Amino acid sequence: MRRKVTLKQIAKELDVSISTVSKSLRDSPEISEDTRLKVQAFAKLYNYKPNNIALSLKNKKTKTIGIIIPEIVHHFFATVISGIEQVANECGYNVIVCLSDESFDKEVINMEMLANGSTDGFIMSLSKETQQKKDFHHLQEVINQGMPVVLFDRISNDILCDKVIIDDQLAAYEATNFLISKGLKKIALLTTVDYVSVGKLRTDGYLNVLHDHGIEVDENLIIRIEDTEHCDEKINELLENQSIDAILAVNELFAVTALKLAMSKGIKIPEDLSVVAFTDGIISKYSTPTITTISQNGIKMGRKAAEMLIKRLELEDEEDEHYKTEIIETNLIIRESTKS
Amino acid sequence: MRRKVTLKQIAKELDVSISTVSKSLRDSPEISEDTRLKVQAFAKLYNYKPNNIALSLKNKKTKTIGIIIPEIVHHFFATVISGIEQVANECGYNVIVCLSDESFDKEVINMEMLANGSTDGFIMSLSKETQQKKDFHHLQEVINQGMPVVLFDRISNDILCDKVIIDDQLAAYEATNFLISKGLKKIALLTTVDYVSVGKLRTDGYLNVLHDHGIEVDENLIIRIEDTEHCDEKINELLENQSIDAILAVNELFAVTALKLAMSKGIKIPEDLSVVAFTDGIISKYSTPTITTISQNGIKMGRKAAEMLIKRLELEDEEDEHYKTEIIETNLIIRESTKS
DNA sequence: TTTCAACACGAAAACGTTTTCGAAAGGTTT
DNA sequence: AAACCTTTCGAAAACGTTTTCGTGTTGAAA
Repeated sequence: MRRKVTLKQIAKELDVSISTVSKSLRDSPEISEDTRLKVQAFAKLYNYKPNNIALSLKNKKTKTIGIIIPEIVHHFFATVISGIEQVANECGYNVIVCLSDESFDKEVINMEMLANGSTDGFIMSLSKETQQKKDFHHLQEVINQGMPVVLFDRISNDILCDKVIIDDQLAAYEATNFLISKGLKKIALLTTVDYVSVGKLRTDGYLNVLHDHGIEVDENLIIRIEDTEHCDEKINELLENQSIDAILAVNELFAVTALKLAMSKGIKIPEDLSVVAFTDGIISKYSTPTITTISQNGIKMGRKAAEMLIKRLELEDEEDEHYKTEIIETNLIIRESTKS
Repeated sequence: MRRKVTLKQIAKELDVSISTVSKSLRDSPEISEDTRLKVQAFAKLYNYKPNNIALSLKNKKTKTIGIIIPEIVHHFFATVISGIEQVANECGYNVIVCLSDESFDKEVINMEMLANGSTDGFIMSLSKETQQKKDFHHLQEVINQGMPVVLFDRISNDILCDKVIIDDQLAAYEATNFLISKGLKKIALLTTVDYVSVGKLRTDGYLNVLHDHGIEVDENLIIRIEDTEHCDEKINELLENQSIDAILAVNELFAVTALKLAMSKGIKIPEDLSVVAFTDGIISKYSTPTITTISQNGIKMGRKAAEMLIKRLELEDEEDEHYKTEIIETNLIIRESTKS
């Protein structure tokens, strides 16, 4: 077993000082070509690579980005990580991933853990519990210490920092509008409880478009689902008790569940019922029938978030303080679950 | 903006030495209760937390695990990460994730990057290109330096280290056997090219069970799919030209594609055609009909891999050198795509 | 009064870098 | 021969910890 070689060892071996070795390897003109070449050859032979930890300590920069998300087993979040990793890689950064499991406490612990020197900045999406509690002291703390933070998707207006989102409200508006344009009137909404920021916004978009078309809002058609557990039950209830033309779901899971339940009742898709879902993930693409979705380009969100963070990191202490919120455009991807 | 406070600053502020501060915070008996309490109060007030980088440098331990996988936008890999993260978290470790994008070069670069002090060990699954080239010098290098490595799923026998896999061959055997037990004879296999280790093993299991039942192997029924691009095309060819009773697919994607193509041709599932797939992911659960799968418990694999790595890390230099290969059991999850 | 132990604390090294500054050696100019 | 410049290198500080060892003070025992 050959342990990693350090400057000190090279110096000792060649009988020169550590400074000479360091300078030689960085091609300093201070060093004569003789010794420079000698050191470089030796270093190459022993495959010397500077120790990242020592560099981090010296430069006070780790070149790593901390990512904190609620879940990784979620296609959307996985795509965002993928996007972040792409630009991080291009810029010589590493990413260190922590999962909050939708828990406030885990989010805080992870953040404090990483904030103690492990990362230069954060990219994160808030856990449900954090959004519910509206307690952002851990974020504020980190921001106060001068570490940049970029929030995406699940954000809060109470936190001053860069953000990347889609225009949830507009997307919901347009998707619902699409359904209305097909002559559908009784449109149900499958959404989450209101404290989830995106759920709330999507609900607002839905309400607005109904209002703009003079369609009366029927509260019975708005199903707020707290946990995935009671998803089936609540949707079943809707299908049994209400006659509806279409469904707008705030995620794929609700959509595919509704779709399967409807089909099992003999309801024809899209003839009797149209379905549109947020998040263009795996399920929509491979379900039968395939589902019309609002694409939420995770890769692009991730890339954008990483770009914003790195830009701020390399800006040094310019202290722009001028935080931006980037909106990633969405597209309606029309598939088999809606009438053409 | 209040930057992070250090021992030195506290020392200066309280007019004591750095050592005194450090010892006070670690409750050393060397320090009088007076100063100890004073220092602790001050530290708490200024929310002092030791700097991880400095600790890493001193202890020569980073308490982070490097994960290198081909892709993250793959449900299976996402679940493995999730499993790793669980035990890592329990043991006070962080995980730093790098993606190889199935590229040998990226795998090497990422590995060298992380090996220079950033992590204490690695958990990884080989990229396709690496498996094809059979070039493992980067892994060997790291192992020689004394960093533990745990391979999962896509492994190689040429590398001596801990491993976590499922018994791909046995699982394929049993799944095919299940199909045969339902009276099905003409069973097609949708697999990958042979250099992907798991593809090869699953193919072997398929071949063995046919042999054991005295069923002649028809090479026309074995479809080796290189890239997802020509997936449709090749499967279509199979369905057009051969009459088959069942399909065993080495992943969900092949299975759902076959399923959809078959249905579009009026073939009834499972009456006319049964389908079984490896990897119990999202697609199988939500496709219509739902797909019978061989569960490949990613969480459990991740947890096991992390446990093995951490055990070796904490073992210090015991140098067991006795590498283990853990087999995670699989289950056949019977759903609608196979006759009952 | 001397000696010794206990107590409380500080100096310094170590981890592996980079960088600033100083200095020795050699050569060149007056 | 004196003064000065250039070349080439090394010592040391710095990043933030922890830990070993040394040291000064105090009080008690001899």
